[in-house]
Amino acid sequence: MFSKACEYAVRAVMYIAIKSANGLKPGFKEIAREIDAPDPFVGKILQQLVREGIISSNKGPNGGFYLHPEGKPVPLMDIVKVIDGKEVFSLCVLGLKECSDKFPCPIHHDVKAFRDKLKESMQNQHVQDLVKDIGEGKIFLKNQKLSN
Amino acid sequence: MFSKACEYAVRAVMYIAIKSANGLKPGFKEIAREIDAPDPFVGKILQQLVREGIISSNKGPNGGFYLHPEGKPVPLMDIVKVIDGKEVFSLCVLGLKECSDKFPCPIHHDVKAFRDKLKESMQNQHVQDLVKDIGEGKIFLKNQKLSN
DNA sequence: TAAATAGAAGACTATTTTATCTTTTATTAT
DNA sequence: ATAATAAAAGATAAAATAGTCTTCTATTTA
Repeated sequence: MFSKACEYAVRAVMYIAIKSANGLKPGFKEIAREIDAPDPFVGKILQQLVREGIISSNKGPNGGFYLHPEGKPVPLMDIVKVIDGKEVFSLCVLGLKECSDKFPCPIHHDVKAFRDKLKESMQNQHVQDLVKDIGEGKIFLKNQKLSN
Repeated sequence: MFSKACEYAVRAVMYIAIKSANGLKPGFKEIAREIDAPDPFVGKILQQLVREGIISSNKGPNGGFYLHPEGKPVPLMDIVKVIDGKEVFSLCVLGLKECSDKFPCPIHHDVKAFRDKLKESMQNQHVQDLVKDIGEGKIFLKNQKLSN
C-alpha cells in the first residue's frame, strides 16, 4: 500500500510527537532505534519532512527533531502526501491509466469504497491525537514480542 | 497495493475468460497487446498461472491460453494469491511485524475494516462473472481515451 | 516426418526502491 | 574562538521488482 519510506515517516513523526509533548528533541538515531528502522534512511526521510514543513529541527548540541506544540495538528494524510504523494489513494489497483466512475476497471467500485473510507480516516486522524493512545498502551509504534 | 505482475495477471485472466467464452485460445502476445502490458513479462506471468492451475494452455499451432468452460469459477482472490501471496491483505500498512487486534498500529482498526471488505469482495467476485460486464462496456481492461 | 507455430524455461538487463556512507553546515557550550 | 554535537546534502551501494532475450520442447498440419 505505502512505500517503506512512508511507513517509517508515519511512525517517526508519531514518535517525535510523543517526545515533543514532553519538550524533548530526539535525534534521528534515537528515532530510528525506537521505531525499528534503519537510521540513515530515517534521517533522509526526516530531512524531507522538515523541508516540507511537517516537522521542525535544530542542529547542534541539544538539537533534534520536534513538532511545534502550538502548531496545527498534523493529519496522518499530510505525511503520506509528502512521501508517497496523494495519488496513492487514487491510482487504479489494476494499473489502468484511466480508471474512474465513468471508465471503471473490473474492481474499481469495490476498491473505491474501501479506499475512500481509509483516506477519510487518515485525513481526520491527527498525529497529536494518537499520542495519548500510545502513552496508554492502546496502540504501538514498534514491533511487539521482541522478548530479549 | 498489488505488484505490476499481479495487475497484469488479473487483467490477463479476464481477457482469457472473454475469449474462452467464445472457444478461442489467445496467445501471450495478443493478450499483452489487448491489456496494454509488455508481452514477454505477461508471458512469464501466464506460465506461473498455468503451473498453479488457474488457467490452461496448449502449445503448437492453434495453441494458446484458455479457461476450461466447465471449470469452477475463478475468484479474483485466487489470482492475487498466486502472484502476490495472500499476505497482501494482512501485512501492516505501517510495516510493523506484529500488528493485530491485540497489538494494533495507529491505523490498524481503520485499515482492517476496509481491507476485510475488499478481501471479501475479491473472494466473491469471479472472473467469469465479470466477462458479461466487459462485453456490455460497463467495465474495462485496457486504457481508455487513447484516441489515435 | 518435416516445417511451422506457440508455450516453457532460464539467463540476463534495466529500473526503482531501499539503504548507507561521506562531507558540509549550523548551533551550542566551554 | 574552539571543540563537540547534530542535522543537511550529496554520492554511492545493495536489493527488489520489472522487463527482455534466447534456447528448448511440444503440438499441429501438410
